Amino acid sequence: MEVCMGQPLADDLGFLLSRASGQVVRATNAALAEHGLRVRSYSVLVLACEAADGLSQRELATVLGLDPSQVVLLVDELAAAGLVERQAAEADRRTRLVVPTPEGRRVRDAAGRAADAAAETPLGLLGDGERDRLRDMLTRIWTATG
Amino acid sequence: MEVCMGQPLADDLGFLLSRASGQVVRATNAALAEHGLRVRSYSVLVLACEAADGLSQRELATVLGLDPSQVVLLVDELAAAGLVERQAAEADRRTRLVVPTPEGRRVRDAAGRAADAAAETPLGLLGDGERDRLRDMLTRIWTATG
DNA sequence: GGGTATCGTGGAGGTTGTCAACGATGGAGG
DNA sequence: CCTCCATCGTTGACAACCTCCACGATACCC
Repeated sequence: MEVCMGQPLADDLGFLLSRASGQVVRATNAALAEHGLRVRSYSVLVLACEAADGLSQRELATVLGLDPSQVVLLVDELAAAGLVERQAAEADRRTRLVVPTPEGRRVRDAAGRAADAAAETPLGLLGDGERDRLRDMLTRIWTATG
Repeated sequence: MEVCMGQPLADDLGFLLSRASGQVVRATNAALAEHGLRVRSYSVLVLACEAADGLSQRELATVLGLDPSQVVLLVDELAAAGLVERQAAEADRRTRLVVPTPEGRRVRDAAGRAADAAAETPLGLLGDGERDRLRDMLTRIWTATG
C-alpha cells in the first residue's frame, strides 16, 4: 500500500498561497466597497498615483500580472468614476497614459487606509520582521517566472 | 503636498499575495491539464485521499475556503471522471462522504508529481527553511479569521 | 516605403466568487 | 410524539474574472 503518499494538502505552498490570498482579497474587497472600488481597480489607482508621469496600460498589465484587455475595463471603470484620465503620450501615440485626478488621489488615500485596516485582520498575527521576509519571498516568486 | 503618500503597491502584502498566488495557480493548472484536473478539483481529490474515512462536502468547503455550492460541482466533476464516489454516511444521512476510487488514488499520485514539478518554477528561488516559514505564515493568515 | 512588432480595444467562452433559496435530515424541548 | 430550528447538499442566478484571438492604429527597422 504505497499509493497516495503525497504531502498533505496543508503543506502545499500553492494551495496555502491561494487560500491565504483569497482570504485577504475578500477582506480587502469588503473594505473597499464603501469607496466604490475593488482590489483590482484599487491596484490600478494606486499605481497611477505613485507614477510621476502616469503609466501606460501595458505597464499596468505587466506589473499587475493581468491580461491587457482586463486593464482596459478597469481603467474604463475608474475613468467613469472620475478617478483617473487617459492622457495621450507625446512620445508614442499608441500608448495612453493613465493619470489620477485630484479626486482620484483623495479616494486613493481614504481607500488605502480602509484597505490597510481590513487586511490587518488576516495579517494581524505576523510580526514586522515576518512581513518583510514574506514580502521578499512573494516578490521573488513573482520574478522567478518573468 | 501630503496627498498620495500610501505605501507603494509593491509593498502591499495583499497585492503581493494575490499576484504570487495567481502565478503559482497558473503554472499548476497548466501541469494538471494533462491529467484532466485543475487546481480546484485536484485539491478536493487530495483531501479525499488523505482522509481515512472520507470527508463530508461541508468539511471540504471549510478546509478549502470555498462556498459549499462550489464543492458540489467539483465532486460532480470528479465523480463523473470516476475518481471519487459519494458514500452515504451512517451517522448522519444528510452528509455524503467523498471517498477516492483506486483510480482516483492513482491519478492523484501522478497529478501530484506533475503539480509539484510545475510549482517548482515559481517557487524555485525559495530555500527549504524559507518554505517552512512561508508555510507557517500562510497557515496563520488563514487561521486568523476563522 | 514595406514588412514587422507593439499598444489599446473588443468579443467569445469558460471558470470562479457570492448569495439566496429549497428539500431532506438531525436535534432540542415541550 | 410533535414542533421549531439548525445543518447538509443541491440548484439557480448573477457578477467578476481569466484566456485567447482578432482588429485598427501606430511605431520601428531596413
